[in-house]
Formats: sequence, structure tokens, C-alpha cells
Amino acid sequence: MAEIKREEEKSLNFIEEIVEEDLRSGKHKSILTRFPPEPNGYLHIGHAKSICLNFGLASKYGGETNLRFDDTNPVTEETEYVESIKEDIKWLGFSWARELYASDYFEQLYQLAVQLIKMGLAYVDDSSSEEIAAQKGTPTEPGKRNQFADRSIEENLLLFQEMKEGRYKDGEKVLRAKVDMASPNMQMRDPLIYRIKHAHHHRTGDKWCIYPMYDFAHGQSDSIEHITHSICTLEFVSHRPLYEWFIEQLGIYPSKQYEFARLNLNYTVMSKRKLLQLVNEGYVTGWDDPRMPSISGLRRRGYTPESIRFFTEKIGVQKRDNLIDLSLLEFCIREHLNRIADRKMVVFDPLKIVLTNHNGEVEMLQSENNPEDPEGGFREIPFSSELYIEQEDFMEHPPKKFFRLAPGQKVRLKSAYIIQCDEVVKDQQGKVTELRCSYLPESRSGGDQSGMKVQGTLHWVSVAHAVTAEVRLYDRLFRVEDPSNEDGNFKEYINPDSLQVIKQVYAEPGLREAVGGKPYQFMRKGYFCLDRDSSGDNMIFNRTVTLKDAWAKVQNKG
RNA sequence: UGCCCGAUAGUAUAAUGGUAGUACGUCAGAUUCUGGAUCUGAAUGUCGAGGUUCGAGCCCUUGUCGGGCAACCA
Repeated sequence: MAEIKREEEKSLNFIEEIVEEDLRSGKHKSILTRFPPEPNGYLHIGHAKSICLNFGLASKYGGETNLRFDDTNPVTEETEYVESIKEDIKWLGFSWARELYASDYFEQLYQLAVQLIKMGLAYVDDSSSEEIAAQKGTPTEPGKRNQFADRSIEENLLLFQEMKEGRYKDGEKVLRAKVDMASPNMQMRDPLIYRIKHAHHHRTGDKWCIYPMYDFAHGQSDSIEHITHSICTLEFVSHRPLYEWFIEQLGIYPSKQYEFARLNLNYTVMSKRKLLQLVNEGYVTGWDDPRMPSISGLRRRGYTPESIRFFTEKIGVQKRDNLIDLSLLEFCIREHLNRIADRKMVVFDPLKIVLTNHNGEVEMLQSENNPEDPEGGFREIPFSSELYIEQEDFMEHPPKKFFRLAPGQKVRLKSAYIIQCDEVVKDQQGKVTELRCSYLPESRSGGDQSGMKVQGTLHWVSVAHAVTAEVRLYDRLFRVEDPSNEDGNFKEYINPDSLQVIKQVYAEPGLREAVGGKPYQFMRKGYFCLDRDSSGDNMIFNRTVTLKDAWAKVQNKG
């Protein structure tokens, strides 16, 4: 009932409205979308928005989505990227109807170009790129056509054929569409549609030495596949008239292009070029560095596909530029992990506690794996007379509202007993090295007979049973919200503290059984996942996200 | 100062001529064997000026601001 109501109240985004109208009017019986990555880099969370949109739309309206690699530039594209892109899409939870490549259409595209030449709508230009740029004019001055535009159809046909045969060097000639050099839309000023590149293509090898440009590949590929709704980002708005011009002139299937605003997230960058720089220049360890906004980085960081899909739902789809708060992404992952992550107790910065009234016998205590999941079960944790708690959970001179341990003060040890701090042991420098405490045997969790009420509950581990691990604490990659929009180079704004490594933390023994791909909540610390750098008994955990910390806020206010 | 796109709380996103709502964040409180989670409450918004209309966030005019377009990239 609640589910249904929510369904009704959920409003449509502008693309869904278009699709519903197209379906209602009978313009389309079903829809076909496509996700068209260029295999020249890894996917990032901005792509996830597009993926969720394209695949989500198709699945919502009973259509299909093609995965089509836009591989028209052999110089930058590699098979390695194809594989990572496929893996990321699958991981996000989507399956494509067909795996396709723009390069599958090179022959058809060539024929379409020939057709254009025959119609007198394309010509071979011998000018250099500088000359072409100069002749193009500026946004306020119209461009001028050069003498090559006057070549005969026969000559153009021959020259284009010769380009294809490899008779010319890179840059010697290009094929241009003959549109309108005076158009106020720069995209229409006789755009280049084919260029010569004697380069090895990751799929077609050395078969071709001429390659179509984006504008003469993308729309045509859409059309060949009968894509109904071709959804792209805003920077292609000005290309839409050209997209439509080609379709109209060639008389091919009329796919329609729609544009939405790309995702921007604060405290990071979202361009492949910039991300590649971070990787190449060693600011991060690779595309899957957990600080990267790449899908592979987020995955390694411990984000779940569900959380990313949930996030893309929450941010919506619109045409206005945006800068989304990282806190929303963090909310989405906490929301999911809180429900599914097993709890573990892990002490990062140990302070030893000796229970003076304890006989030293080891007792196994039970603790819920996940209080949010009634079927999550319990685990056993050893308790004995020597324990570690966090340094920061003790203060010799506590401020008001410090609900933790202090001389004479009581706290609950999670799933164990209430303890009281009786004595503080210090070294010669006056540093606290140990606490001597007493515990209330009748206060055991689950059967508390003590009648005591304490404010704070701490996580702890038994010294003798603790297992060690390394933790990597990640923070935002940049110190400023919008690094690309600051003065100077974006790299000047990298957060120097985006990674803090703690080589040795102390965990309850059960953490030994941790497996990769499973989330854990280190109680009161955050959500963590086992990193692939782990080996044998050297376990390494990545912090996915912290827990919300109300105490930190109180402290910060002084 | 060419053409195009856009402008609703701090950040996003609804309201499709008829009560400006939701989420995140923020603040306050309740509750809690995680200062987590949960629950309750609060503050904060239609870029400006005209116009059409009984009525405008929405339509029109105009201004302002932001973004895109002059790659043999996509």
C-alpha cells in the first residue's frame, strides 16, 4: 500500500515524460536506449548517472538498452578499457541487450559518407587544421568557404576513395559536410566528418586509415540500431541540429537526441582527463584508488551498487548545472550498509585496562551481528581481565557531557559489563599508560542485575585475543568544493590528508574471518571492507565512510 | 558583445495557471548497551523589473547571473 502510494507520488523526470508521451501517442511501440562510452578511460560516478538513466528508462518502460562503444578514435582507445567498462556496468546491476561498437559500422558509415558526397553535401578539403580553424570564423563573424568546397562530386569521390586507400598522410585531407559556413551555430560550419589516422584500431586493426568523427558516427550508429531516445549530456545540445541534419539528408531512421546535465560532486573532479592526470602523476595509486570517484574506486572503497543506484535516483535528472553534496552520497551508502553490515569491535588507538577484581578466566560473550537485522544472529567475543579501549574514550579531566570513561566514572563495555575507573597509571612523562578498573559482575549484558544506568557504551577487545590489521582511512580528495572552478591548477587543491594509514589496530578475533566484498561496521568507527592488498595474515581494511558523529560536533563547538 | 541551454531553501529535486512540497545537510529535543540507528520539531526558498490573468514559481517582454559552442576529441 505504502509502496503503491509512493509510486503514484513519484513525479517523472523530463525524459520520462517524453518517453511516456511517445508511448502514449504511438510514436514508439517500445523504446531502445543506448549507453555509449568511449573506451579511453574508466567509468566514474557521473557515468553511473547516465547508465542508471539509460538502463533504468528501458527497464521501466519495457524496452532495451544497447551497450555501444564509441570507438572512432584509435589513438586513445584500448581493449583494457572495454573490459573495465563492461565489468563496471555489470557490477552496477545492469545488462545490455547487445554489445556493439561504432567500429562495427565503419563500412556502413563509409557508404553513408559516399552518399553524402554524391548528393553534393560533402567535400574533401586539403587545408591544414589551422587554415580550417581560421576559415571557420568566430561566434560573431561568419566563416568562409574555401576553393576545395567547389570540387566536383567525381573528384570528391575519387579523393575520398584515395583517402581510404591510404594514399595520403595524416592531416593531409579531411572530408567535410557541406552545411552552412555562416550558421550562428559553430557546429554547422562545414564540420569535419572523416579524418586520416594511420593508427592501429583495437578492433579493426589496420583495416582502416580513415575514421569518422563523433558527429558522423554517433547519430548514424543510433540510427542504424534504431535507438529511439539517444540521451547525452548538455555539451551536445549545439550538436543536435547537426545530428538531425545528417539523419534528414541521408533519410535514415530518425533517432532523437535529448540532453541532461552531467553530474558534478563537490570535493572531487569528474572529468576523465583530470582523473587520468591524478593517476598518471601519482596523486592516487590507480583508477581504482578508493579516493577516486571512478566506479572501480567506489567499489574498492566499499560502496555497494545499491547505494549508487539509490544515489542516482535521489539526484534526479535535469538540465541545470549542479554540484551535488558529497553528504548525499555518504547518506546513501550509510543507509545501505547500516542494514547489511556485520558489526565488529576494533580498537584503533589502544589504552590498556586491567580489571582488578577479575580472576583472569576467559569468558565468551555473545553479541548481535547486526542490531538492524533480527536474523543476523550472534557471535562470540572473548572477555578477560586485560582489555583495550580507545585512548579517546578516556579523559582524566572530562568536560561536561563526556559520557565515556574518566576517573571514578562508569561506562558499559558493549555486550559485556559495566566498569568503573579506579586508578590512572602514568609513565614518567605523565602520559596515561593504563587504567585500573573494577567491573560489576552482575551487570553482564543480557542479564543485567546491577540496576546501574550508565550513559556511555564503549567498544573494546581482549588484549590476549586481539588480532591485528591495517586500516586505511580515506577522506575527500580535494580541500575545496569545486577544484575545477578555482584559480590555478586543480591539483593545487588536493587534500594532503586524504589518506591516513594506521598500521596496527586491534580487533576482536572474529575479524579474522573477514572476506572481501563484505561490508563491516567497526562499531563507533565507521564502515570498512577488506582491501585486495591484503595477504595472508596481513589484513587491510578500507574505510568506506565514517559513522555520523554527534560527539565530534559537540566538541567542535567548543 | 553571435547562437544555444539554464535559474525554486546551504545542496539537490517537485509543484505542468489554483495552499511552494520532499530529501540531504544544519539546529533543537526524545530515545538508545554504537554520541550509530530510530522518532519528533525548527530555521532557511521561487534571480530582478514590467505585463497577461480573478489568480503566476509556471505564460509573455526585458534585464541580470551561470553554463555551452570557434578540437583532424567524444
